[in-house]
Amino acid sequence: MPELPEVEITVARLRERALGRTILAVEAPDARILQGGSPTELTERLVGRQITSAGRKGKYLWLKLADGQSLVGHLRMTGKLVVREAGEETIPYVRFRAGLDGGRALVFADPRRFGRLWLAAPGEREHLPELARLGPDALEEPLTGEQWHAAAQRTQRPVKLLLMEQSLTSGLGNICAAEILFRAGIAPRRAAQSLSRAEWDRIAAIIPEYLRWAIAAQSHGDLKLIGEHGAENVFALYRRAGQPCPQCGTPVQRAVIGQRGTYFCPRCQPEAG
DNA sequence: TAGTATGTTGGCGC
DNA sequence: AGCGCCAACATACT
Repeated sequence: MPELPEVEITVARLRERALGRTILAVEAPDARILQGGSPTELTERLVGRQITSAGRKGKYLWLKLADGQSLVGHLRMTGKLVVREAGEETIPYVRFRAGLDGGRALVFADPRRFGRLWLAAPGEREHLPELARLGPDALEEPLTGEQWHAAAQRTQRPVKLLLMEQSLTSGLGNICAAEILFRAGIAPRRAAQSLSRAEWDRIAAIIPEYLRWAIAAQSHGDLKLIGEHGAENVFALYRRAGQPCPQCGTPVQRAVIGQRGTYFCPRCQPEAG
């Protein structure tokens, strides 16, 4: 699931539950998940370290340790990084687990195993290639309409794919892009080049607004990824093909753009600008 | 039942 | 360089 809003919620929960805790033991049942060295070496680097802060850029997140190392993660499609307390319900598909003091455990669970963890040496986090190639965070350092407009002149791609380009701005995924374009009244398939400066100004203003809304809308209770059993769909259009558009009642349509399911309202988001 | 869809990203080939 | 496609993997749905 996890796009910027869900990663932000994950980081907030980690701040509440992991800060000040010390790693007592490491179990990495799936060696593919934790990258950057042998399991033995990585375990030695983690054990005994206190967790001092948590952060995020785009869809990447990290826990900083007292010695300056960072445990960096990406949840990809189905990953979760959570702290479980003694007695709490266990999670399935645990790929990495670090026992903490106070009976807690830092757990990385991921059915599809696309998610990754890296252990970065002090001062090296920003230089991980994965983080180094990210553009500014879509919530913390949003692009201006002028910057979007300029970037759009350099591509032939649909506007939706430009929004999802992590090297331009980081954090927007398939759902965010579609929901933002719905709020902006712009068809996802339109060529990015064809948007006016005024339309980009609208998109630039809507992006942080939408992200703040999505964070708030999913901040209650246990974070459930869309599609997961028991997850509620808070989104306006996502996975609502055939249902009435919340603004005009026209049936929501589904199309495939960039090999991804894309939902839009044909009336609120006309193809011709 | 087999085929298709599912949030992401990186690599490959044109 | 830019862009499209596909793999990585597990599960649910039609």
